[in-house]
Formats: sequence, structure tokens, C-alpha cells
Amino acid sequence: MKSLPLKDFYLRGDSVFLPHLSVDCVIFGFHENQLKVLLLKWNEGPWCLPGGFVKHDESVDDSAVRTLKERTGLDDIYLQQFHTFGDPKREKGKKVPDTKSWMNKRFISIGYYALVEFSKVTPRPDILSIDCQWWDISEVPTLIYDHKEIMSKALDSLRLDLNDHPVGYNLLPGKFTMPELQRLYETILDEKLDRRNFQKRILSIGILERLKERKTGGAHKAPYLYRFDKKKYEKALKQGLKLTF
Amino acid sequence: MKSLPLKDFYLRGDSVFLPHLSVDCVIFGFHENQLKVLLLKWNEGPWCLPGGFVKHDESVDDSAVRTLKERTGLDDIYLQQFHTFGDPKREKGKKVPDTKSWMNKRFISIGYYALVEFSKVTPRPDILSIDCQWWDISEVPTLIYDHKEIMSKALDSLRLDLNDHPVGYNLLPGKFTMPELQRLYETILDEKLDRRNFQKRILSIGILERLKERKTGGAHKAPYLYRFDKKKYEKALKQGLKLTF
DNA sequence: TATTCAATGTGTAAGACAAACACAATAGTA
DNA sequence: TACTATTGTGTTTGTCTTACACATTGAATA
Repeated sequence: MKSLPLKDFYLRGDSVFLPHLSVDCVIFGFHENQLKVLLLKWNEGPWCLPGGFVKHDESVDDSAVRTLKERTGLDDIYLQQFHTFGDPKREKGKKVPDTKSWMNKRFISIGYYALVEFSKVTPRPDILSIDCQWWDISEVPTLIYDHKEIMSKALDSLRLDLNDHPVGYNLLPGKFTMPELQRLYETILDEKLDRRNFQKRILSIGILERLKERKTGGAHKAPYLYRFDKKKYEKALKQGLKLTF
Repeated sequence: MKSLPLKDFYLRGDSVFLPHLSVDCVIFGFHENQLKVLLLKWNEGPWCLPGGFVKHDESVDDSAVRTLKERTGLDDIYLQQFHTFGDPKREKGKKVPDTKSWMNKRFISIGYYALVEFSKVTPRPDILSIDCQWWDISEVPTLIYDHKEIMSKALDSLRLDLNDHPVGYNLLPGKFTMPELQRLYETILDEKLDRRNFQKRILSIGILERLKERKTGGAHKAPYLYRFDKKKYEKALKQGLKLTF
């Protein structure tokens, strides 16, 4: 998209991208015990999900990967398609500078959600936007079009995936404490969990390794640090986890 | 589509339908203790999933409903979007009579699966096909493009839905026996279940009503007939089931 | 008509798992 | 040095799941 100045993008974007089709990404991160999403702010406009378009000879999955790379600087991200949004009225109030632009047409959007390690991300606005920022999941502002709905459907899907995918592996830094992992589950599920039972269940999967280190700095007793045992993690994924949170 | 003769469809279908976008439906039925899918046979060609296109001002969901109605004659069907297939090579070997036709372009396809009551369906071929038939899920022939993959992903999704949706309601006739219901679960899950434990679990949901009638005709002891108690069924759906098969 | 067969209807005991809960240890703070 | 809030760990209780046995019955068969 860099090679395509803004005006050309509006006028001739359809020579590069498929018409009527977009990709929207709900990028989740976790920081300071809060679940976050990465949002873009359009010039003079509202906040929205980072999205992109599908090149004529590109797979839809790849276009999501590309979008992600452009916004976060990250490759090799956990990415999951979760739903396609196809209501003709979904982009109510749409306004594109050039009235004849391909952008003015109706778009069907394919929703992906991504799990990223917060600290590795460098948020970058794109050609259409002036800001790119993390938002606490509970403080997300009004979003454009149906993007709020897309976001909450992403969260629902994430919630379901929790039972057969150890999302901590993708959202947390290499070393983390048990309370941090628990907080992650609690925010995704939006429900309090019992500390002791949580620990038992998570450890029983057998993919966590406790380090000798403890996390110091906070007041009170220092918790142990854990990390995922990558081999066991992948083995568990193949066999299919079966948890019920 | 009736109002659009075949030649016009190839030449000017894109005045009615969005380009590059299709809908494919995996229609499940259950008959004689077997899970079935409804397939179409193209003229001189292979079998494929019934599909359709999205009208310029139509929602994608509605276009799936329309496709279903055209193929099965049924309205008011349980329909679930499950995945969108966007590989540029997914239609390998595609051949359309008119080389300049919009149909020759790449298509991204949105997959839906439907659950229908076998006996209510009247399979109808469409303008592009010469046959429309039920196939036993274990005997599905070679399918066009990536349709086999679409089908098996639909089956995976159905399998997951089993845990929070009583699919029997949509797939079975009004009255059915416990062994029939069990067979349905067994084919979807592709695994044997214990007769007595199955009955206990299913009944514990509290949405089935046992009738005084029994099903006679088969050899051996006659099983009771059951039916779904619609009110309790809907109440349970709202509250969200939580089974684990 | 009596007998046999194969499937259905029902109940129970053992074991696995989840929920509820209590107390000791400890890093910083006052 | 005592205090406080949080972490580390284990036990009890009750529920749900699994495994399994035996009586019942409709039709087919002799």
C-alpha cells in the first residue's frame, strides 16, 4: 500500500484489490492485567478496527497477515478467522472523498482476530489514519460502522477457543506469573475464578514449567514465574485440549 | 435466477450479483440412521455443493437462505455460517463456457451449513445442474474444487455445535426414538456412545417429552417415541446448554 | 403356541473431576 | 518489628461421568 499514494488508492485501488471485499482484524494484547485491542483513528473520523483489502491474487488469510504486519510490525502471529460480515447496511454513514471511488461500494468484511504479545508491538497508523493505539477492552470508544459488533463477536470466539487453546502462550510474555495468567482468563471470560482451582486446572494440562525465579517488585509475597514448555504445548495442541472454563 | 436465462447469467450475472463472491451450503439431513448431504451434479461435470451468489443489495445470510430455498424448497431452516474460503487457487481447473464471463474470475466462498428434516425436502437441480441428490456422508463422491474440504469443515463445526445446540430438533422428524437420536450423535461425532449414559444425559437437559406411543415394526422390543418440548427447548437455548460429548 | 433372539428400559456402584474452603509463608510497608 | 495483602499448598465435599448387569418385550422361528 506504501507504493500507492492516497489519491491513486481511491481511484485505482480496484486494480490491485478485489472489489467489495475487506478484512478486519481484532488484535488482542494483554498489558498491566488488562485485555487490550489495537484501534486506528481515521483522519477527522471515528476509531475503527485495522483492516485491509484482498489483492487479486492473494489468499484472504495472507491479506490478514499483511494487514497485521503493517499495523503491528509483527510476523508469525496467531491469527484466526471467526466470521464474515455481509449485511448490505453494515457501513451505514460511509463517506469516501471521491464519490466515484471503488471504496464507495458496499463491502463484505471477513473478520480475523489476532493474539499478540503486547510488548513486541509497535503500533503504526496507515495511510488513511492518524493514530494507532491500544485500548482497554472495557473502555473502547464508539467505533465506526459495525466494528463494535465485529469486536464483540471476536471476543465471543476467543472465549470459546479458550477451551481448546492455551491463549496465554500467544498473549503473555515469555515469563509470567500464575496470577497474571489467571487475570487473563478472567478478563476474557468476564468472570472471577478461584485462585487455587485455577492453578490446579492449568497445571494439570502439563504444559507449564515453573522457574526458580520469582517476580519481585510488587508488594506482598513474590509469585513464581512460569513459562510454556513449547514441546509439550505443541503436543497438547495436536492431541486437542479439553478444558471447560 | 429463474428470470435470468443461462446465457445472460454467464454474460451479465455481474449486473445482479457481486463479483468474486459466492456462497456454498452444506445441507445435512438424517435418514435411515445415516447422516446425509445434499449434492448437485453439474452438466457433464462432477458433483458439488449447492451454492449461489450474493445480489448487490442482499445480505450474505439472505443469499444463503435463498440458495437453500431454491434447492430444497424449504424456508425457515437452521442455517449457520461457519467459514470463508479465500485461497486464490481453490477453484483449480475451473472452466466456464464463456471465457470472458464474470464467472471465470476468482471467487471467495462463504460457507454455511444447514440442518433440515430429510422428509420435508424436495431436491431440485438448478439451471446449471442436471441432478440434485442426497448422499450418505460416508459415501460422498469426488467433489469439485475444494468442496470436500468445505464439507469436512462444516462437519467439524457441526460437531462443535453439538455441545450447545440440540441438533436433533432440526434434523429429526417430529417424533423419533432414543436409538435414532443416539445414532445421529454417533454419526456426527464418529464414535460409539454408551446407550444408557447417552439417554441419561439427553434427558437431563429436560427438553424431551416421552410419548405413550412406541415405534413398532422393527424386530425386537419397541422403543418409545419422543418429541422436543418446544418451549423448554427454546428456554434451554437461551440459557445456553453446556454439554460435553 | 412356545421358544428364541436381539434390542430396549432401568438402576447402581466406582471413580474422576470440580467446587468450596483453611492455613502457613513471605515481600514490601508502616 | 509488626502488619498487611498476596501467594503457595492441601483437604474435604459433593457432583458428574463412566462402567456395567439384569429384567422386559416385540417379532421371528420352530
